[in-house]
Amino acid sequence: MPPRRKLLATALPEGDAAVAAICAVIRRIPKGWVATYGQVATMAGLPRRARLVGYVLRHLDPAIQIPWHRVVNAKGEVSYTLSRNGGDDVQRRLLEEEGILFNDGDRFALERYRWLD
DNA sequence: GTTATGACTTCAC
DNA sequence: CGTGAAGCCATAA
Repeated sequence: MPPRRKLLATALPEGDAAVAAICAVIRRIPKGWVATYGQVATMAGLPRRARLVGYVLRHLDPAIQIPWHRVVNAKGEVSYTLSRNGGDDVQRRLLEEEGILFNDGDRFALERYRWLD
């Protein structure tokens, strides 16, 4: 058995199978569509591990090209948290640029934009 | 070792 | 609709 490596390799996501699987799924989300954290986790072979997806996204190197903004929560909204320090507003703007319309409650019609494989 | 904290989800009220 | 609890699990302290 190889020694247990640290799960999150921010510089090289492919350094870890789980992180690589998550990134691979996210990269497949088409422009103008979204997927939930739980959906990404399941498609990456990690059912019930939505939190891990959020964790990976939070630690990802900003230089990595990946449509991270297409990952949203199950309520059909961008996950706003203080720790992102405005990064959530960037996510909303990117989604709007792809044609996703937000309503007054900072939400959008998830059923309409959800990516189904 | 323990406890707390999340870019989360689901189900029960 | 909202709230709370349980499940989830890597990290931080």
